[in-house]
Amino acid sequence: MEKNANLKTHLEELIQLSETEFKYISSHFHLKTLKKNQSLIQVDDSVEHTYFVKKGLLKAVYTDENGKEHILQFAMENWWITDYQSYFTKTKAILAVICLENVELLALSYNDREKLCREFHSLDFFFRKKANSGYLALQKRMLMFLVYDTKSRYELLLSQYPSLYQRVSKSIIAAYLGVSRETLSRLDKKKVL
Amino acid sequence: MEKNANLKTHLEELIQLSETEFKYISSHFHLKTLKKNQSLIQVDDSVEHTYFVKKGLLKAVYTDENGKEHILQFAMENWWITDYQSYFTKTKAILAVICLENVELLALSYNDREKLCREFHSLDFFFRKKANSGYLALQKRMLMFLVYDTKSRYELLLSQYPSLYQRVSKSIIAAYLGVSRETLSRLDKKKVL
DNA sequence: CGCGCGATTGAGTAATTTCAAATCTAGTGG
DNA sequence: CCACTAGATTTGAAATTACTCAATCGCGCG
Repeated sequence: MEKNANLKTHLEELIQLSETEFKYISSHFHLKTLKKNQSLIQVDDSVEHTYFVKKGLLKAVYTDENGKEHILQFAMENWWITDYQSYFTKTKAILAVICLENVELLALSYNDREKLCREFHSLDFFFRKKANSGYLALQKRMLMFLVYDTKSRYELLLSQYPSLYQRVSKSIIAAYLGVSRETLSRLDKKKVL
Repeated sequence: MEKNANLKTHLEELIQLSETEFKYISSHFHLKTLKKNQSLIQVDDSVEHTYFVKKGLLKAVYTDENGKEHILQFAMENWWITDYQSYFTKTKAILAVICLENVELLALSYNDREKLCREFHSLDFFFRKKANSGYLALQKRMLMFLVYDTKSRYELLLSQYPSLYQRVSKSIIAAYLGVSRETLSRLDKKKVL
C-alpha cells in the first residue's frame, strides 16, 4: 500500500498518471494532522493552501455579526477544503475551517497547484472537472434552499450523507441547513409521525 | 471591429491568443438569436451547448411541483449560461433557460469545448478559472442566504447589479431571492423609512 | 374607455425565531 | 456503582416573519 494511495486513487478517477508523474506531483503535497476542534484556517488568515482530506471531517464556517455560525461546507474523506475566496483571490479569509474530528490532510499551495497545472495539462483538466462538479454540488444545495422547506432539506441531507448524522451534533447540522437548532429538534419529532 | 469581439475580449481577460488561434477557436461557436420570452432550454431537453451571452438577459429557472418558479441564475452580457447539470453529466435538463430580453448568444457544444481544451492548454486553464469564479459567486450567494434576511439580500442584490432593477420585473427578482412577490413588495415600503 | 398585467395592500394563517427553562447523556472522580 | 458536571438536546411560550389568497390599484395600450 502506497503512501498517498487515496490521493492517487482520487486523481485516477479522472486522469491517468505514470508512477513517476504521480511521485513528482505528490511530492508537492505535505501532510498535516490536526486534532478535533483545532482550526485549520482562521478568519483574517492569508490562505496559501488547499487541503485534500485523507481522514476526518471538517467544516467551513462563517460567523456573523451576532456570533451565529453558518456552515458553508463540510469536507470528509477525499474531498477538498479551504477558504476558496481567500485561496483564489489572495484576500484575507472570511471563513474559518475547523476540524470536527481528528484529521489527516494533504496540503497543496496555490503556487504549486498552478505550477503543476502548467506542467501537466492533465492536472489542469483534473481541476477543471473538480471545479465543475463542485459547482454542480453547490447549485444543487442552492436549489434545495429555494425549493424545499426545512424538513425536506433535512431529510435530503441525511439521505445523501447518512454518516453525517453519526459524526456531527444536531446543532451543526442546523447551522448547515440554515435553521435554529430548536427548529431542527422539533422536526425530529414530526418525522416519526 | 471584429465579429466576435466581445468573446475575444472575454478570453483575453485570462489568456493570450494569436489572431489565428482565436479565429480557429471562435469558428466552433455559432450565433443564436432569440426573442424575449422564448426558451433556450426546456425541461427534459438534452443539453448539448453552453452559451456565451453577447447581448440580452436570461434566467435559468426550476419549476417546482406546485408550479412555482425559482431562479437559479441570471445571465447578462459576457456571462455563460446553460443547464450545467445536464450539460456536464449528459442527463435531461431539469432547468429551463428563458430569455428575459431579445438575446444574441454564442453556442459552444460540449464536444467542441472538450476538444478545444485538449488542443489548447490555455483554454483548459481559462475554463478552470471560469469554473472557479463561478463557484465563488455561487458560494457568495449561498452565504447571503444563510446569513442575511430578505431585506438585506434584496439590497445587496440591487447594489451589486443595479441594472437588474430596470431590466426585470419584481416578481422575477422575488423568484431569485426566494421570497414571494408580496413580501418583496412590502419590503420596498420599509426601505424608505 | 376599458382591458390586462404587474404591483400593492389587507387579513388570516403557518412556520420559524428567540429566550428561558427543563431534560438527557457521556465522561470523571470518589 | 453513584454522584456530579458540562454539553447537547428538547420543550414551552411569546414574538416575528413570511406565506397564501383575495381584492385593489396604477398604468400603458389598443
